[in-house]
Amino acid sequence: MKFYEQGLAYRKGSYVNWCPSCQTVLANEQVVQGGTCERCHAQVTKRQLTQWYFRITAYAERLLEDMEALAGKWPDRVLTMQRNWIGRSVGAWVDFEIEGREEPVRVFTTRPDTLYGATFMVIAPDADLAGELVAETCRDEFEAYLEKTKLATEIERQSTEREKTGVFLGRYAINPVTGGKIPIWSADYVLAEYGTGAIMAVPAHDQRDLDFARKFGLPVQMVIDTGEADPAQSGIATPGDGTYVNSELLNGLTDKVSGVERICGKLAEDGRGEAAVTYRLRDWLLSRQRFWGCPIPIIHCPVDGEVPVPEDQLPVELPDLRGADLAPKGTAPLASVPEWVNTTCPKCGGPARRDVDTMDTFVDSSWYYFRYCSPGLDSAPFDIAEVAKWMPIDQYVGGVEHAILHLLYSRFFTKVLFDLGMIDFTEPFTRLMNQGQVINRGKAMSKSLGNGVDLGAQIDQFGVDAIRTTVVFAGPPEEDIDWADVSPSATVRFLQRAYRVANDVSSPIGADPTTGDLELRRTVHRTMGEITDLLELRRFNVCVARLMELVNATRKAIDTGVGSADPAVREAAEFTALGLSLFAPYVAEEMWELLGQPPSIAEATWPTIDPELRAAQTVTMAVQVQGKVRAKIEVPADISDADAEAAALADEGVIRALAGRSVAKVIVKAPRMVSIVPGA
RNA sequence: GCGCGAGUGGCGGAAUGGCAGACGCGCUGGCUUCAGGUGCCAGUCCUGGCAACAGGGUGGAGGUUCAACUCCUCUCUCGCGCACCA
Repeated sequence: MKFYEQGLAYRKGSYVNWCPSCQTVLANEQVVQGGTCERCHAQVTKRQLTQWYFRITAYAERLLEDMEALAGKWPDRVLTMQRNWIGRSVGAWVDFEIEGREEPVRVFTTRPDTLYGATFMVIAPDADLAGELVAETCRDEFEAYLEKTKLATEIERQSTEREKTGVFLGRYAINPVTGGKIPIWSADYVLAEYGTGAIMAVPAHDQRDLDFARKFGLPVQMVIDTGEADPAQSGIATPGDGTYVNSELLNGLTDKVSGVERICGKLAEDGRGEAAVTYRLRDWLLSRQRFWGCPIPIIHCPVDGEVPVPEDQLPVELPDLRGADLAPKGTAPLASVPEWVNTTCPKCGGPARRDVDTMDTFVDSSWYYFRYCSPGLDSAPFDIAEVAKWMPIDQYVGGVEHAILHLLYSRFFTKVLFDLGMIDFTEPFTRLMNQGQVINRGKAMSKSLGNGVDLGAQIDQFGVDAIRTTVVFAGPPEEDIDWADVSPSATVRFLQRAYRVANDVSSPIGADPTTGDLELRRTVHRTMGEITDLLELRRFNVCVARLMELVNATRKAIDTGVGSADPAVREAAEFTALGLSLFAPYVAEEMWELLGQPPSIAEATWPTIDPELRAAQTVTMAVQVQGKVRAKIEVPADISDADAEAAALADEGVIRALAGRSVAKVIVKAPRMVSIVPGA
């Protein structure tokens, strides 16, 4: 309702995307890969329908600008996809007079400086303008062409390989700078949705226009001399910079910037155009012909037209249609429920009808996170104070498949709510990570594909801890994992090993760890320290690997001399349980109880790492001779460069590798590395 | 075509420019077991060698460096995104 009040929600008739399999319209963002449906991947077709839209285009510039604040915090890939989707281009509007018509036709061009070379005009066949302009003598041919265009699938239409097609509309426009008569054609290489659906064609300097001109024998006029062959002869357009020619006002200029500036100045002066910015982004088609969705809160009155449902009657709820067939059939299911549809006009009290379309699920997902801040609230969608406290979301996790859908829509919603003064921030998600997907039988698992692994069955078989740990251990969170590569049973074994370690501890609760085995304690503190760092870096798969090492080391200590009664073993088991609690909370809780620790591991604090124990006492120093490792020497961690060098040069293996040669240079990175460069 | 991302054992994957292959799977041999499984021990990049050890090795070709999976140039392959946007 707020969007409607702001003029950001409106209804219009247009050619829209239609999914024949889902039996509903789709937003442009929901048409993917060669014109297929995002949901079911059926070929999307076009239909002329009246639908509801959100005016997201009004926010194009801000959606673009505000991405600067997201740089480095969102994956570049997503930012690039949004930038391309918004598709800002700088150029000019140019108005062309039409012979025998009052109203001029406006086109958008990024190259107003080539206006003198505009030798014909092309209009998208499915743009209303084409139908308005076509001369009676050409109408039949045009109608046939339009039909063919509508039938062509997106994939055919988008193919660059495709030969140009088109029809002459029998009309002429006037080039506003040359005054010359130029023919108006219609061709499907011009898109109805972009700009005004009409272009000025400059064949000499645009390959697409040139291909079209050559096919249909239209004139080619070079207006920039780039030093390359004349496009009229070569068939290769020259879009680059050069010296303007055949362009009265521009002749002699050599740079595009001043060319564009001068033409735009001239157009503005004559009232025939102006500098302009356009966007590829289209308004968001939000209405759907489905039952399951929020009804659009508008009442259609024969007297008052569109009337908003009063705020105290919101939200409009769906009728109870239990038992009815709700499968989408191409028309709004709500239309067939007269007792729901028929209502009275809030304005005049006369009979009126509710809007029967529902909103796309992406409308809901664009602001669910605000609702999550105050889920129990009855009187409003969300509590402004609660949202102020919790939002924006610090770290969001979601798949790239939402790059130009959910993630763009949510940014739009947030900006609108900001403008309404309901929130005080303009971006919903401060940081974003794209997690990988789980692949099964060659495809990302999805409900609609039905190739999901039955998690319930997996959990019954292996336990929820094992499944969660298995997924985490399978690889970095950003990468896809193939379910065929994972091994829940191996994780079960690991968790059992960890559990047994806790079970074997026989030292009393509270035993002083400092009296325990020093070597084991060093391992424990070093490993836990590393895990702590890895968690910050979100390297969870490596964390699990380190926990495995910890369990192995503790097991070995118990079995070989240190013994289960050593307090260091207790410390190791407690640390392991704490580390494990992040991935396998139930097993960790059981371990915690076995270790006799107080109520719940969920309330325990992260272990304190002793920096002295963590710091290695001795390290294995590698010695390279001419880049090859020739010796590994155990040295104190605090060894001096001089001592390290001396130890390296005294090593038997190093002496052998030097084979009597002198030492030309020694690079010492104590205590890790000594590199020796032999001389002659 | 343009733009990203990724190429490391049989597999998933580890490695602030500093010991390539951590950890796990799988596999091989052994112990335990009536048996299977579990558990435990040993081995597992390639070549030569009983071994010590030597040589080679991170898609390919060059380069920078004492030292390159890591940085640079070119190239190949795969994946993803965009694709007649005027």
